[in-house]
Amino acid sequence: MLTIGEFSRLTHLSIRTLRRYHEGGLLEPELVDASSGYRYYTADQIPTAQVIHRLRELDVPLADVRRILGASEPDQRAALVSEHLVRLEAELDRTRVAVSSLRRLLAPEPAPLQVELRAEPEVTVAAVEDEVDSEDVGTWFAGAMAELDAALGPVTDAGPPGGLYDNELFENGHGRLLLYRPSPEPPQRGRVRPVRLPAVELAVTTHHGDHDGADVTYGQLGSWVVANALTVAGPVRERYLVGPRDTDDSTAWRTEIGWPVFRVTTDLR
Amino acid sequence: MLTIGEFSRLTHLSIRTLRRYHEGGLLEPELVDASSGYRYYTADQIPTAQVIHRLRELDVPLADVRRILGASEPDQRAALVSEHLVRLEAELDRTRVAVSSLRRLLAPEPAPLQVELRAEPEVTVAAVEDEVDSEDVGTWFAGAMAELDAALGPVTDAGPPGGLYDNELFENGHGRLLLYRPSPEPPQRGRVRPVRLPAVELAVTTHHGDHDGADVTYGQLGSWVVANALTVAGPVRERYLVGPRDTDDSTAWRTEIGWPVFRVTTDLR
DNA sequence: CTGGTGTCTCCCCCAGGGGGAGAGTCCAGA
DNA sequence: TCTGGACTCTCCCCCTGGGGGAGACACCAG
Repeated sequence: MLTIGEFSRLTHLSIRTLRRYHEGGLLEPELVDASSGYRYYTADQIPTAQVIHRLRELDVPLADVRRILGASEPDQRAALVSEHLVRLEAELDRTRVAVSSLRRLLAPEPAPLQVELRAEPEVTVAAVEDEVDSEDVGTWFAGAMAELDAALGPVTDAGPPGGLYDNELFENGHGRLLLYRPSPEPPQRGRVRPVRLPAVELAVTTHHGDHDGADVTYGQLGSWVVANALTVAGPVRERYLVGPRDTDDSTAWRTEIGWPVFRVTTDLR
Repeated sequence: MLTIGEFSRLTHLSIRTLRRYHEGGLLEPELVDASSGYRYYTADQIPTAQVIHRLRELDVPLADVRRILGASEPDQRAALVSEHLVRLEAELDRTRVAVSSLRRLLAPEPAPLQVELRAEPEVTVAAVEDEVDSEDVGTWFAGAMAELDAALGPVTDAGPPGGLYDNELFENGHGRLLLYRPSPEPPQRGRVRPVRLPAVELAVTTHHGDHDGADVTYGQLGSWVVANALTVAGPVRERYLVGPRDTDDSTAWRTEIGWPVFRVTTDLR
């Protein structure tokens, strides 16, 4: 007869674990002294303990270990073990996905388009803001831009105009839209008013050409961000570097598209 | 201001989980009503909640999520994320090993030697048993066999003789050794006595030739068993199918070697 | 004002252990 | 036979990241 300590040293299972296996009906001591409660094992139980140890090393749940030990037919045992194998392989796939996802987060894949991560500071601008249906965007845009120009004057070197597009605009076809022009001291005139744009981290790419083709660039940027960065809710930002106000040649137009992200890596190639 | 229920629907995080994140200091509500205890969130907190959600999907521990959110520099964040990546890859390796180990358990690799899994029933035999030093095995064996033959007569069709070798014999050079011959009614004479051999599951292979070369076969069988089955403590068994008693041609000798295992698969090719 | 729905805190549950307290037991040496 | 040290017992709390449910308030529209 072996005490629990001796049995523990022989099987490399901790005393605590042996007690738990006893409670769980996995490995009953050969004898339990009724008065002292001391557990006594026999050398015959070492093999069973070893089998349990091996199965636990393979992460087989205790309940399954119990059933495997209880199964009399090798076929039943094989079935239980292969059940566990299936679970383990599913787990393996899940972890593999997480690993590659993390890896892309740290070293994003080269995009088919040039993407840059940029920290946009808080800034106060002259802006027009409205709740708009997506089919009305074109006309609303022209009107808002005209009002901005009227309020600020046509020429400025404070920077190009820009816009903020609520996600609902794309999802529900209806949402908030904000058009702005940078201005050191934004006036309040008509619908134009000073607005503080919050600081934000953006994944930025530049769309070339007419704005009608922008949805393709949007799709590319969007799928890149979902795969390679931590997306964050918030309005998409556009900045009109070169537009119809600058030249009639639509192939020369340049629109920056900025997608809000949570920044993990410092920079992108 | 959003109630916890609204915020839960917006972020796809359960109310319970949001409360836990609050307790854990991961995501503090913008306002907690002092009298009612109600938590109130703002839309600004949705991005943070989304980042937490993504990181948790990637199994980043809550403590790390907290540190990632707290880190101001992208570099620090990247360091924390890559720490997690390392852990996950280690986990991946571990699981991979477990999977292939289980797979071998279910479909053992073809062995360089022929291995068969066999259930040996309990049997009572005529046996001589002793504690022996390994260098004395040869002489002890000859004497014991002579005594068995004297007790049972030289001819029998009850089956070939066999032996049980305690593991300590190989490990410490000293251990119990048992030599037997099957017998329907085992006599008691001199050192010969009836012994009940317990039932056991064995991985069995056959060694060809002189017993001096058996250690190689032992090694092969042993490593096969460790890799492809669940080893179990217990004496190794030999059975002398063809031996010096049958023929002088040592190349014709056949010794079965049986290694105790816990049986998972039904059979081996 | 009232009822339904939302939210609060508190406790228990899962797996598979680990840490530690306080009390009782075993056994060898004096 | 006693004593002291090593061993073992049970019981409770802790970790991971949630989920279930009870009972008591809070909120808001009719």
